[in-house]
Parts: sequence; C-alpha cells; structure tokens
Amino acid sequence: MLIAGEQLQLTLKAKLFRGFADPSRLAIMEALRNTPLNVGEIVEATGLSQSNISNHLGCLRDCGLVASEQRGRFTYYRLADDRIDSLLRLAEEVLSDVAKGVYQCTRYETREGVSDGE
Amino acid sequence: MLIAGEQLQLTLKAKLFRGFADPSRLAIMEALRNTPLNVGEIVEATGLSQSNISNHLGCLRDCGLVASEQRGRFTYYRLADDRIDSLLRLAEEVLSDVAKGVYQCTRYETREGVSDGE
DNA sequence: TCATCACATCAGGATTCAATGATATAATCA
DNA sequence: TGATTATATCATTGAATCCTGATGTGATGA
Repeated sequence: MLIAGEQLQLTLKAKLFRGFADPSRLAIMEALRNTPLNVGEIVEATGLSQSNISNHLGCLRDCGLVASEQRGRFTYYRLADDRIDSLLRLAEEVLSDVAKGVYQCTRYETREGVSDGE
Repeated sequence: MLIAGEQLQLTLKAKLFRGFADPSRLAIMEALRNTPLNVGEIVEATGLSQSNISNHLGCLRDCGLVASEQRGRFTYYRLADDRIDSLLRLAEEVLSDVAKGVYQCTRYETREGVSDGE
C-alpha cells in the first residue's frame, strides 16, 4: 500500500512524463533543442497546425518543460531546463536498446500526430 | 517538416515515455526498483487489482521496460535495465524544480489510479 | 483608428486508454 | 484426477486527450 505523499509524488511524476508522451509535443521539444523558436517557426519545423501547437505549448509551459519570452509580436519558446534535454537523450539511449520491443508493443497505439511529408 | 524516419523515432519515443506516464505503472516500477517481485507481491505493494496490474505488466514487458522470469507458479518481474532507474531518478530531479508547475498544470488531468489508503 | 499579424483559447467530435469483473490458462498439490 | 493457486486475457464502460476550425486578444504598422 502507498501512503498519500507517495501517491502524490507518483501522480506528479506521471504528469511530467505525460508531457513527453506525445509525438507532437516531442516534435516541438525536438525543434527547441537547438535554439529558441517562435510559434510560426515551430509550425514550419513540425508541420503541425498553429492551434494544435499553441495548445501543446500551453501544456508544456504550464508544466514547466518549456519557457516563453515575449519579443514584440512574437513569443519565443525554449526548453526550460538542461535536464529536459538530458531526459530526451537518456530516452534515446534506452530506446536504442529496447526499440524493438517498443515498436512491437501494440497495446497502446500512439497517435501518429505529425505529418511525415516534406 | 519532418521526414519519415524522424517521425518514426518520435512515435517510438512517445510510446516509451507513455510507459512512464501513468501513476499505476509508475507505482509498479517503483516497487520493482528495489527487488524483483511476483505479481501477488506487486498487488500488496501497490494496492492495485490483480487484473489491472497484469495488464500494465503486459504493456511494460512488451515495451521492454520490465523483464519477467517464471519460477514455479510465480512470475517474477524486474526492471529491464539500469537506465530505467536512471530515467526515474532524473525525472525526480526535474520534478523537484518544476513540481509547482506540474502540480498546477490542470490541462491534462492524470487519473488518480492508485488507492492512497494505508 | 483600422487592418493585419502572431498567438491563445474554446467547443466539438473522434479516438484512445485505464479500470473492472468475468473468464481462461497453467502450474502445483492433495 | 480434481482442487487450488498464480497469472493472463477479454469485453465493457467511463473518462481523458488530441485535433480541428472558429473566434478572441493584443501588439504593430498604415
């Protein structure tokens, strides 16, 4: 059995991971790994719709994964913390080993989310 | 725009993170961080129902996050890789800084999942 | 001021997912 | 063999969440 504090900790941790658990949000964070971008630039980089991106950015910002800064009419977004990048990097490492399993895991289908055209 | 390979990579990474993005699965992994456990022991440790745990374990195993070993009538589960633990640890670090934001982020409500009684 | 640009917000609909309860399987024991 | 134990699987149901299209807001420029 879990006591209340541990339960809260798990809930928070799950929320944090959920920020990473969507291809569209990952695409946005991937784009921001190199340099801050405004929303229009993120649209270009990812191919997602403006409102979709704006929604995801709201979530990511609320959860402290990205930070924003107003410059004139533009809002620039960047990853909020170096450890966000570390988490992404570590995930890539793990994935390189377990990729086959994850690929075959059809239990929970991830939405495709991002257009793959060019 | 993203090319197909990058898109697949994002989808896989999202799937991997989704394994961590649920309080019940986190509770299971937390229990397994110390030592391998059989399903009954996980039931005891987490307070989740047997079928619920079995479903989550199936997902976690398919995705390569936990490994299982049969011993008589019992199936013992353990974390599949040390880096799973590293990911959890890094998440805790990030969380200790951004916890306030995550807590306030009501955009995507995490299901409560695990009973908090004792 | 009025138009425009950049972005945020909202309602809706479709999809996905977690939990439950019932049932199936597989191993052990009497 | 038949009963029991440990675990897995399945259908269902309710809730969460992602996307879209429309609209709102706030800053800039004519």
